[in-house]
Amino acid sequence: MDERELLLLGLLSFQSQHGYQINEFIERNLARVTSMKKATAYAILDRLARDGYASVHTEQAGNRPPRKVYALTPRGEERFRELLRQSLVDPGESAIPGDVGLMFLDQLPRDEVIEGLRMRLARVDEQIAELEQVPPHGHGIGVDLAVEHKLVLLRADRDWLRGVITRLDAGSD
Amino acid sequence: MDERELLLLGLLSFQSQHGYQINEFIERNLARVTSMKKATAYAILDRLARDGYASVHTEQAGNRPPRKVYALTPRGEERFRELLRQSLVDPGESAIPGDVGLMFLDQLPRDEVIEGLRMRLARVDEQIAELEQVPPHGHGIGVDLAVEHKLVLLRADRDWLRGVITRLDAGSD
DNA sequence: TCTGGAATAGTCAGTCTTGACTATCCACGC
DNA sequence: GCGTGGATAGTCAAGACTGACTATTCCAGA
Repeated sequence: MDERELLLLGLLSFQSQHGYQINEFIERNLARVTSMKKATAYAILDRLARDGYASVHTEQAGNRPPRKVYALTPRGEERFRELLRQSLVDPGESAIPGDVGLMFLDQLPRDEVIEGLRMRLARVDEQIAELEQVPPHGHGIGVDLAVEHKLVLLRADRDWLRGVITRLDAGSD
Repeated sequence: MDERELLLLGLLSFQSQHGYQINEFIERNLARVTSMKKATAYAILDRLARDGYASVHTEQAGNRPPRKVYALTPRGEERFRELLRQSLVDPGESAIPGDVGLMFLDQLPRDEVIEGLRMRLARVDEQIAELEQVPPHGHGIGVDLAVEHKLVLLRADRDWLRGVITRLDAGSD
C-alpha cells in the first residue's frame, strides 16, 4: 500500500542510517522510483520510530550537528516483509496518470492535441534511452527486474503513442 | 500536474453540477480513473470557487437540504484548457507503482515471491477482462483512447509478469 | 401507518506532504 | 585570517487528503 514506508523500511533493512544519509541516497539514486521529498522522509522515519518499527539513537560526529540514527527493530523487519508481500500482490491502484487528460482530449483543437502528444512521445523516448543505459545491478535480481518492468511499460506506452499520433495525423477522426 | 483538479474542471465543462452529483458520477463511472474521495472533491470545488475558476450558487429542491451548484467561469474554462494541454504533454511523473516492492524482492523467499506475483497476475487479468467489456463510448474519441491506453499498458504488464514468473519458476536464478 | 434502509448532501478532525527556511561546519582562494 | 559556497542535518507552517461521522428525506413493505 504505502510505497514510501516500504522504501524506507527497505533501505533500513540493509543498514542503520540517519535521515540525511537516506535522503541523499534517494535523491542521488532513486529519483526515478519515488518523488518523496526530504521532509516527508523525516516525517515517516519519526512515525516508524513512534510505532516501534525503528529504534532511534542520537549520534554526534566531531563538532557536527547531532544526527538521529534509525535502525529496524524486529517488529520493523516483520513489517517490512509484510508490506513487501502486499506490494508484490497489489502494487497499489495503478491509476496510470495522464488518462484523465486523454479523456477530455476532444475539448482541444486536434492539432494542439497532436502537438502535445508529440512532446509526450519525445519525453518517453528520453526516459527509455536513459533507462537503457542503466547497467545490471549485481546484487540480486530485484533491482534489475524493476528496471526491466519500467522499460517494458515505457516501450508499450511509446508504441501506443506513436500509433495514436499516426491515426490522428491521418484523417482527423 | 494536478489530475484531480483537471478532472473536476472537465466534468464541470460539460455542465454545472453540485458536489453530490459530481461525486456520484465519479463513484459510479470513474472509479478506475481516479481514487479521489468525496471529501477531497468537495475541498477542491471550494478551492476552484475561491480562486475564481467556478461560481457557486445555492439551490433548494423541494424540502431537500440546499445544494451548492458549481459552474465554470470563463477563467475556469481557460484554466481547464491549460491543465489539459499540460497533462497531454506531461502526464505527471508516472512513477509506476509496485516497482519499489520489486526492488526488494530478494529479501523474500523465492516461492513467496512467485506466489505473490501469481496473484498479481490474476488481478491484472481480471482488470483486462473488465476493460475489454467496456463498450465504445460514442462521444468523441478521448474516452475510448483512455481505455485503449490503459488496456495496452495492462497487457504489457501481464505479458511481462508471465515471463518473470516463468523465469523464476525455472531454475531459481 | 409505521419502520428501516437507501439516497441525498455534505462536514470535520486528524494525518500526510512539502516548499521554504534555519543553522552549523569545513575547505579553499585571496 | 577572512569570506563564502557547498555539504551537512534537519524543522516548521500551511495546505491537501481522507475515514468517519452527521443529518435529512424518501420510499417500500409489514
